[in-house]
Amino acid sequence: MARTPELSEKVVDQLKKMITQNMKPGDQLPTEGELMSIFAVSRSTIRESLKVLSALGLVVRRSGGTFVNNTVNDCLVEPLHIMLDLEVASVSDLLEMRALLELDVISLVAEKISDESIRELERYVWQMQNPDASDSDFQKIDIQFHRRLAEATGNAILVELICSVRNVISEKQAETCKIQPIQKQVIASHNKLMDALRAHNTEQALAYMKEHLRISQVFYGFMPESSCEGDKVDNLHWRESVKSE
Amino acid sequence: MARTPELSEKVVDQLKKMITQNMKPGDQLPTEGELMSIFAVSRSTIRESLKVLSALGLVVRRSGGTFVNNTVNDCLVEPLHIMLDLEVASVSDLLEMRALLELDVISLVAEKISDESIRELERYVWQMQNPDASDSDFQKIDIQFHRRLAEATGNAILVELICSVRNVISEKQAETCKIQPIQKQVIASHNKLMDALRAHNTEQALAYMKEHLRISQVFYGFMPESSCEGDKVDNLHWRESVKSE
DNA sequence: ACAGCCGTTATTGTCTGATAATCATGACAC
DNA sequence: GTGTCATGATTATCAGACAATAACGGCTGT
Repeated sequence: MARTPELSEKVVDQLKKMITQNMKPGDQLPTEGELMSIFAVSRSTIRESLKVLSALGLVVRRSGGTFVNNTVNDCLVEPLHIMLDLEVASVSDLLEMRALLELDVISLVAEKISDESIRELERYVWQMQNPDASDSDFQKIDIQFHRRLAEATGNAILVELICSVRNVISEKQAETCKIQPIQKQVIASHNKLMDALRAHNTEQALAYMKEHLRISQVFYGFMPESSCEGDKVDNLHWRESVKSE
Repeated sequence: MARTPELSEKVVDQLKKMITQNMKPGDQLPTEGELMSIFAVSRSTIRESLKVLSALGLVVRRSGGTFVNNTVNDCLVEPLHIMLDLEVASVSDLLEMRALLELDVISLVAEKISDESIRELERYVWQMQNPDASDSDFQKIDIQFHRRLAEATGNAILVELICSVRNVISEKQAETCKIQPIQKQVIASHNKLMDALRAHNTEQALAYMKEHLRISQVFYGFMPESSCEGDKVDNLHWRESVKSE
């Protein structure tokens, strides 16, 4: 039943323990040669194990040594890609997910957001209004804006999720991007959102975030004639139904 | 600047393309020997690449061949673990995340959930009431219940997220589990939730899900004297504030 | 004819040893 | 003091071997 655990898997587990218990980010792992004698296995096995840890984002490898990773950046991107590639999930699932998460963020943040956070967000909005900004600049700033907003929740998992989902969406839809037509709408919705945040008005902020999401979905080529499954934002009618009942 | 891409990375990318474009789940990849001649690299390189794809969950390897994976199960568990291990996120982030997601599910599902889905959920509730069920049985059924509920959204990403988050929470808190005292409360909150779902009453369902989450957090040793950051469910007051305004 | 045992074979898992590429370090010249 | 270069350490890749495993097919006994 329980298949014989492979050697390299055992090494992976041991290394995980070693890293998470006795080491801190930036530390250098023992060299492959040292690990060979520590675990009494061949170099191939050590290397395959390190490769796995590297793929998981726990360590970074470079000529000169293997080091404990200190920045988990977009660590959820790969799994999301896999799900799309294996067709267990669709891009519209991603869009729906993004909408849920962004609205969750607003709900968590609107009342308690600090003045510094608001000022930082304002800075991004200003940058976006710079007429010299290229399309990709514009998008980068928008991503930073939403990251910063998510960071205001203080929940690192939520931040990673939002960024990863957003990045995958951007990659998947990169070809169909025409920012110019909607750029002004995006900026306008950001400004309205900022107004609501400054007023700590959760309900209004939710409404403006919904508007923003709707615009983004048009942007990514989904909503209007949408051969797929229609408006993913309007499906979230509950946030109004909860209110209106 | 752009570091030279390693050979094995290139092979990984090629294999990804090959798999996602030309193969379907369950298909067998070329053998290591064939891949050696296809990519004109040594076996070590091939093996390291396959190991990475295996770690990512894209393929499964066993003596006899490498096969395209067909079930992405808990593919987000590893990244979450990494974030916890590297201390960029905390267990309370996880609990908050779970609460957000479960409430999102309710919001998406309550109005439109089908009668079959309700019947399936009822079956799980019955199973939980079986007095012969052990603690681990009880927990397994509870996990299935929440998975089934999430599946009613039709969003595979949401399903995986909820299951992965839940599983990591369970693992992290496995030692402090005493189910007996609260088992009845859990069952009761499930029953109330089912009533609300049968009535397609979103507001009520949200309230009962919140109750259920509060109980679970006690269960996992968080809420009551909570040396950490207090009641993660009550932080979600917005869902009421939206309504009450 | 059919079920179960057994050897063959294809494939992966692991080991060994060697060479090339890369990067950090320190000596050295200016 | 600074830039350059040789040196050493480490990883990246290669080649070839053997062990472990599991699927396949044939054989045998009934």
